Amino acid sequence: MPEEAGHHFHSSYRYAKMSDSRETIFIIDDDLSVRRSLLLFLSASGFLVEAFSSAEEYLERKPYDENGCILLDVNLGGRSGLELQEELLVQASHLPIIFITGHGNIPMSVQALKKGAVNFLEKPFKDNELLQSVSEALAMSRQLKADKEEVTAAWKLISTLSRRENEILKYLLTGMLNKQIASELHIAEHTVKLHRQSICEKLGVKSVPEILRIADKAGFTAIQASVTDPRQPG
Amino acid sequence: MPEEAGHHFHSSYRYAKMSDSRETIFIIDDDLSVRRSLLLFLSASGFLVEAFSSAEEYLERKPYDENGCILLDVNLGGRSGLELQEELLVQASHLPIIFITGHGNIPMSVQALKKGAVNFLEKPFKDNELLQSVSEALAMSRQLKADKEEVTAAWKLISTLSRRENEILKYLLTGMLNKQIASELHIAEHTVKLHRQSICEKLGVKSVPEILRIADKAGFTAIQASVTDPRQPG
DNA sequence: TCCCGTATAGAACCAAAGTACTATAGCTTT
DNA sequence: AAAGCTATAGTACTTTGGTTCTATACGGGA
Repeated sequence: MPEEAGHHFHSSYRYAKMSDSRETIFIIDDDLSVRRSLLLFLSASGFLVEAFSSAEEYLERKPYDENGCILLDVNLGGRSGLELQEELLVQASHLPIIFITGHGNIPMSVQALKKGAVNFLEKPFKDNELLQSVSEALAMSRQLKADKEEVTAAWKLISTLSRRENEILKYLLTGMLNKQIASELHIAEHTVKLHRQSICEKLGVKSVPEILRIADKAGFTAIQASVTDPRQPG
Repeated sequence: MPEEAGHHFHSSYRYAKMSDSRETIFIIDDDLSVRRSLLLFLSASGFLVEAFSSAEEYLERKPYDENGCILLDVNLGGRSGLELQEELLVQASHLPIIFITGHGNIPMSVQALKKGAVNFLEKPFKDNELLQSVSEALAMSRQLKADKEEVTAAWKLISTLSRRENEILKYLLTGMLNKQIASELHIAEHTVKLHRQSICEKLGVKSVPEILRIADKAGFTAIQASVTDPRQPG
């Protein structure tokens, strides 16, 4: 299936090994000989590799959800490597970037590192330097992905809550009593208990500390009150 | 009091303004003319400034606990700037570092940035570049210090707990019932309640979520059980 | 030696949380 | 129109948590 493998002649390649925990190294460099040698070297080192000749070509690739990292040339036709980095940041990509450059300078490396690059290698670099950075990047990728999945899972749970349950949750996290929450929201204490119960059910837990843990993972912050309450029914 | 101000002729200087929220910029550079011009410029810009001619001289200074940042030359006699950075890292200094160099290279800047430097400026740099970085560094310092103080405060509270209370706390954080904790530790439920009570008193809170928040801030992790319990009294 | 902090425990009581069953009302989806 | 989710509320009961009082026992410090 060369269709999955890549877009252009010689620009993309998928190594045959298909383990379940596959990790791919993406090479983005406009120099064919660089692409080819990196591809050969990293493939020979046992990695899955795909190569692209431009930022745009990489961005057109179908989303990659496994672990991996990116070897990115700073100087590319079209979008530069640094521009691609920013693009990927806003896309919340979990693929760490190792920059590679022939004609880099300090401001470039500073910008790259400040935005989270794993390394900024000058050509020519030693094989070991590359492998070291790749290994670091892959480790980071695993961590990032695991973290992201935790957050996502927590958010999925939280997002099943109804508006009112969400409301109650905020108060629960502060440690307020049912009675207090009830008077705050002008509803019966009993109603709070019911919401509380359905919160526990939806989140699949039984205790307040467990709720807190999920809310924390999801980045759910106990906001202050101030709700427009169209209560006072007729 | 020149004794507080500095160590050597012309190497240190304390600007006169003494606001309560003072923030000092520490200059560490072995070139007297650089020290002098930075000092004059930053003082004129309204900052408190101290200058040192070597890493060692800075390390001998009495500990500085306020906010601030460090302008650090990479090439110093004795310990290099990068070495000082590592030293300060292990000392958990909360002063962000802005590197300054005349003869830097990319690997240096990469190392500096990876270890958390705010910037890596090449001489000559524009005044604005410096001020921009200083402002960023000071903001970071405030954040770091505030975070550190939160953690410290939380830890002080946690450390007032007795061994047994600490034990109980671990279980509380998991959301276990008093009854369950009691049977786990082979003590009466009532005893758990008492410990729980004294935990709340010592931490100055009234609810489990509040306890959780303090424990979280302090980095207190709910560890698994497996306690050597020399129970079964006679 | 006496006092204090720590850890333990029982008895008793009130407050709060959890649960069950019933019930109404608004809104959406089928 | 019927079914389903959401939000609301009442009544009633059980379990858990919080508090007070009393009490024993061990170890350290004044």
